[in-house]
Amino acid sequence: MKEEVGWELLRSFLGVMQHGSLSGAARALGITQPTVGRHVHALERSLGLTLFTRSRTGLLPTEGALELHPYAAGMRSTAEALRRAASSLGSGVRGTVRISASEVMGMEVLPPMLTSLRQSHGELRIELVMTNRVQDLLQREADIAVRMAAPRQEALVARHVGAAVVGLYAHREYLARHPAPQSPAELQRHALIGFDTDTPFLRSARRAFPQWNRAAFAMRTDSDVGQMALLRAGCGIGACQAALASRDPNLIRVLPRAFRYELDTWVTMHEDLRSSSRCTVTFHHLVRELTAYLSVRGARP
Amino acid sequence: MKEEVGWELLRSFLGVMQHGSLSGAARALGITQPTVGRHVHALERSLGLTLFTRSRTGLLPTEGALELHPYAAGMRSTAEALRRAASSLGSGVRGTVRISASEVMGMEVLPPMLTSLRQSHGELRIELVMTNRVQDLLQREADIAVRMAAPRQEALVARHVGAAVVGLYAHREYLARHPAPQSPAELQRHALIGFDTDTPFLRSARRAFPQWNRAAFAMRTDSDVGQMALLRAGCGIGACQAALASRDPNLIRVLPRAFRYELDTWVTMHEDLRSSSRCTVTFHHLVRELTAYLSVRGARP
DNA sequence: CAGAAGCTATACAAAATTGCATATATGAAA
DNA sequence: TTTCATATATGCAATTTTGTATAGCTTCTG
Repeated sequence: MKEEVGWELLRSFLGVMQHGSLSGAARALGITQPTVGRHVHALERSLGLTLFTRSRTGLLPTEGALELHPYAAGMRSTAEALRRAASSLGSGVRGTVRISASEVMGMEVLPPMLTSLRQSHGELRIELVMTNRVQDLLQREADIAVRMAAPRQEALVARHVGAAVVGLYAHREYLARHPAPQSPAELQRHALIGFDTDTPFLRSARRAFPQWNRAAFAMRTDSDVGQMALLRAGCGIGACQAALASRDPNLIRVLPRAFRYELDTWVTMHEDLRSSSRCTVTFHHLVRELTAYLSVRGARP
Repeated sequence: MKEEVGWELLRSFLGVMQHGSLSGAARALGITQPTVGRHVHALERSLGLTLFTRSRTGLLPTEGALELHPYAAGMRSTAEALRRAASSLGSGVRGTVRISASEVMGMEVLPPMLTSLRQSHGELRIELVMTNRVQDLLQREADIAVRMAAPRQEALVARHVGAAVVGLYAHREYLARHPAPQSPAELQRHALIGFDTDTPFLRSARRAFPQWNRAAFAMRTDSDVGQMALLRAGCGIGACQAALASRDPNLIRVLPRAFRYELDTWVTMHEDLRSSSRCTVTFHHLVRELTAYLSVRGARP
């Protein structure tokens, strides 16, 4: 335990944590392997603990390293946010805005909206982080997030943009081979497309539709875009946003009355970013477009 | 706008923001003034913007510098939190815990509790941050906070430890000179001790007791400890926690029926710190002791 | 108005960090 | 088992960063 930890050392630490070896981290960071090694060594001496056990095949993080990792990662995301903020200074809408959204949203819904946004603001740069993990806006992992859950953190600006209607769908060709079920019970005889790991969302959905459980799924993937692809390929019956499915005439709604779920959707932003024109412009654009998108009566009744 | 911002440069930036000059920052950081100057210059070049306008008497932060300051400050508090976390690794309860509490709490209530905590855990170090500003646990400005408001952030472990009863008190000598008021209306003729600036807490308190407004206060200070001191010196009538006042036989409750306010009190901690023994031990100790403290029927009826 | 006390900026030497080249160890595959 | 690929560690030179000393500027004060 010495006087101060060098902040630069933490970048090397993060690199090693991420890549599992000094050499790999060095390649990623654009410095040399001896330097990374010395950084890790200096950090260990400065913190007074061992961060990695030198094993035969690379470096294995100790419990302490795992414990400290989130702190260092937080510093990195803040540094990147600072960089984004700096690039946007000055008048006008410019710089980079980082948007976090679920995979389906990011791949199917947002692209045209972002295209039109970029047409009005040519100097705007967009980073789209597609993950179903809820990113931490307070830790500045993203500037703006599109979420299917109400934000519970204060210090966030949040706008409700409507509810995404989710229904069951199947491809026309699948239904030609397997006649559409007429009751929930008949779903058992069908190939259901669903999730692999259990999530809070799934648990809540299952309360409403007990049939929609893991054991019933014939095909499982955690990627909702993967589910869309299976659906479009005629693999079976799966859940899909109605507004999305209505774009593809080959997707037919199944059991429209029995299965219907609404996902309240929110656009959220860190309060501090209100003074940033790039973020407010993007925020309001997304609010406007998503409101329009979600107000479409997706499934033909 | 170059490739990457050097993290170390940000420390110098923070120093200059805090001290207003290269020389002052250099003294505080333990490096030399030319180095700080070069750091700031490098940072400006790397971000592609001017951070300070070189004025006659030191450096004046630009709008951009003010905008970027919270990011850099966030990195610093995270770095300090990392340091605390590192110092506590290994088995046993050791390392530093940073506790945020209001001034009265920190000065009057917590000290004996922390003393007993340190007696059981000699290797534990305590940092007590006394401020009425609500510190941001998510930004790791503190590990544990004692608050008079329910936490609204998720990702926090929170425990309700009771309600602090607040009543009006006056010193025995003051009451000897000025007979105690028998009705709220009579308060007008007394020297009231109250707050200077308006806070959310004050606004909510005023809804219950309209007499308790800024214009009525003969003595104003934002420091609640200062209010206690004025109270003890017999300056007038002021609000005080009942449990606290009951320790001083010279403090007499005034209008016990008409004035009574309860402040729900919470101990909160960042979720991630659950795996840290120093934090959980401190957390539970505070919960236990504060629960006992707040369950004392403070004012003799 | 002179001079002291702040401050920043720069030249040059000292110290530190870094990269390069290389030695060495280990696991996987021929 | 040998060989290859990949890993970490270290000596040494090159580069970069830092500190020292100093010059120049502004403000405040007697």
